Amino acid sequence: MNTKLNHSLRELAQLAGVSKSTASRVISGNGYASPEVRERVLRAVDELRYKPSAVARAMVARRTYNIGVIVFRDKLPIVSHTLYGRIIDEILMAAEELGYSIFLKTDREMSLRSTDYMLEQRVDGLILISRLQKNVIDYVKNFKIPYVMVNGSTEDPDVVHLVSNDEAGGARAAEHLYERGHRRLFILAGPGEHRSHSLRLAGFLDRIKQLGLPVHRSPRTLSDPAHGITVVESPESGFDSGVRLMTEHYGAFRAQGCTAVFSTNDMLALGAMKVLLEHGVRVPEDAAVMGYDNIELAAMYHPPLTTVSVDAAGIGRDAVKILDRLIGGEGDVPRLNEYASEVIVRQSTTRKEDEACSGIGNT
Amino acid sequence: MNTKLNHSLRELAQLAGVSKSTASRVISGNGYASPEVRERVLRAVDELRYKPSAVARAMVARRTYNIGVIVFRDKLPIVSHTLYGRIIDEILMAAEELGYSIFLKTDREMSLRSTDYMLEQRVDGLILISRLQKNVIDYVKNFKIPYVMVNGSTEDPDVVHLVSNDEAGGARAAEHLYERGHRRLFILAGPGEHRSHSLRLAGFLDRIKQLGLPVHRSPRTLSDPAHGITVVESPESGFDSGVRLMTEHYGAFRAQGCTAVFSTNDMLALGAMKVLLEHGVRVPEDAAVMGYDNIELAAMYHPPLTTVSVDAAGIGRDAVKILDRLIGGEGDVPRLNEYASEVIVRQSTTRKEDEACSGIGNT
DNA sequence: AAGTGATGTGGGAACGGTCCCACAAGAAAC
DNA sequence: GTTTCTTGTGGGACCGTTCCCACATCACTT
Repeated sequence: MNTKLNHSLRELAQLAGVSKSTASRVISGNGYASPEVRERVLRAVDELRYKPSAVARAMVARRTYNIGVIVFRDKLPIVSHTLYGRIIDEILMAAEELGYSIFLKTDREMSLRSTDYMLEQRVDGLILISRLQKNVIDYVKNFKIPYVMVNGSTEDPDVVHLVSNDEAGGARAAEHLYERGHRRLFILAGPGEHRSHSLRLAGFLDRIKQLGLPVHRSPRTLSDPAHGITVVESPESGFDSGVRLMTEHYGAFRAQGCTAVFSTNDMLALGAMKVLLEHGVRVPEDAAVMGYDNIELAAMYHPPLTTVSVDAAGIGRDAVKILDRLIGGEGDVPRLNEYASEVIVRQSTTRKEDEACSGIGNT
Repeated sequence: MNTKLNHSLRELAQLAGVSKSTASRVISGNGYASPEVRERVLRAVDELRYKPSAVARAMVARRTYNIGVIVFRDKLPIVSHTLYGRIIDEILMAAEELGYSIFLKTDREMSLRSTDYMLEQRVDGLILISRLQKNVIDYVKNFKIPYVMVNGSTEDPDVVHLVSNDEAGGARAAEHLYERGHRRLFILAGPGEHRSHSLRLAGFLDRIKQLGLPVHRSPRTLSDPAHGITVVESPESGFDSGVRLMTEHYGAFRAQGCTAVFSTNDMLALGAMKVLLEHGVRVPEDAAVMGYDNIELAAMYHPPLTTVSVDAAGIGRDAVKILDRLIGGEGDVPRLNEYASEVIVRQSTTRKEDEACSGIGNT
């Protein structure tokens, strides 16, 4: 009658009639053990349903094979966020491959609570995602635990960063719209304090300028009917904000004869597109719309949204790989890891004359 | 010079000039300690940046305050899945409140690997999500570790289940479409081996029958022009499947004069709706579309999709709460926990004459 | 026959906490 | 002045592993 919950190595050894040293050797697989002894021990393992305690093992090995992932984000969704969720999915798979388990925490208050928790020697390393503020980084730095930062917004050159090349992506987006003949643009920019949003906008505007469309750049709203470039900055980055802002500026959009909307993320773009559709503006015939992130939703929308993809898979995978190297003691990992952005052309910027595509609203 | 990485309680006690028993009392906060001693110890904590080792603590306490979450799902996205992601978000927050940390694993091969991992006394309890097969449950049962199952598909009455009341939700959906006057229905059902899909379909068809529309139920495709009820079952449940199936059966849909589509999840419904829109069918004027899950996307689509909401928040929160009670030794937790489904009426089933709504395509 | 080496096994310290128990010191009671 | 009680502190076993080292055994050499 094995009513006892968990059996220790000592009990296992006793049942097998060997010392716990020997049992340990069989279980962990390093060290000598004669075939018959091995056999006896393994039989005892079966009988007791013995499972070695990872805790005790971690204690002596001073290694947990756990990685802590903390997502700093103030609003839901956090894990189910279309971009962070994808990164986490990849982190989980990469961790599995390298033998790590993932401790996941979200921190909505930017407090140090969850960080503290992780620092209690529960994990071998840390992956910090999103809105990282200096105080968190400084705090983590105090403890000699390896960590990498994903999509953070600090410029600290010591920190190992993994980011998408948002500036280049913004430039590509500008090229795409320019090539399609758009000259009067409406730009819906997400919160400027976020690294991605500001770089995407910067990259876009710089390229536009290079292409010969003079742009007056301004941190706030800039209306420049002469060149047809309107930048509206939003303090939020969700679908609802896109709806709100586009509704608010719909008049200006029409008045200035804009033919395209570019947004620094897909949610804003979709919100804007929805407003256009509801006003009877045909996309892409009357106006093109382009986003950024390549969220799942973008491909499913009607019409499908042209966007710039972010290599979430690469970022997630490498975050684990690089962290593993840091944990292993390698110090020469690259500090700045940028991931390419690629324009994904879909129907929302593709006029019929440009390409064959399934029809829309032939009523 | 504190170059040493982590300091132990012994070192801390030494610096403070007390025994480690005393230091432990100050740190953990139970037991006597005079103010001056407490002061000395706390000063030493600051100086050494002392952090107690959670591993050592777990060792002696035989309690980790960790909960393992395993999502059994064969395809990506897993964490970023619109429904499971939301549940995980809630689990994370509820766990935080109760002082637990979350170990997250995904298991795409339905293997016992990740389960094994968790069973190595790393966690106090287990939350098993999705496609659970009997072998996993049987395996976990062998070890006396508390666990709950979310949205699983086993019928084992011993297992603590948390599920949405899919049958009732399906019935509500049927009522909604019936009330709006739809009599010829096209039903796009997800894989029947999944608990949710089969129950939603069953609930829907039963209610339809009660409402006086005779239904010939069949596990495969059933075409019954007399009553206008067409059930198509899909082996997959994604957006693409919705597109594929609707494209395939578009002819039948028109021929039978169907006025509404009901799908057992939102992804299928959106796929179907996209096909209809591309064929120039106006939604909701020419045909209503209704899904299930209330994914984020549903509200954002154009037109917004009427759907049935699943109480992901309630399920996620209670999964942790119930597990906590099990961990605490309570045995009398309810075995079957059902969460209400609620119809969320949006534009995709709302004709203009029913309600005022923003215009569509007034070209 | 004694020495040498290979081979397999066991003893026990260590990891870093918790917590039971012993005990010292001073206060209160008689 | 001795006993009893209270209050604060220290000693040390213990949790379940790993791993170093000691040692027993036996075959093989010289």
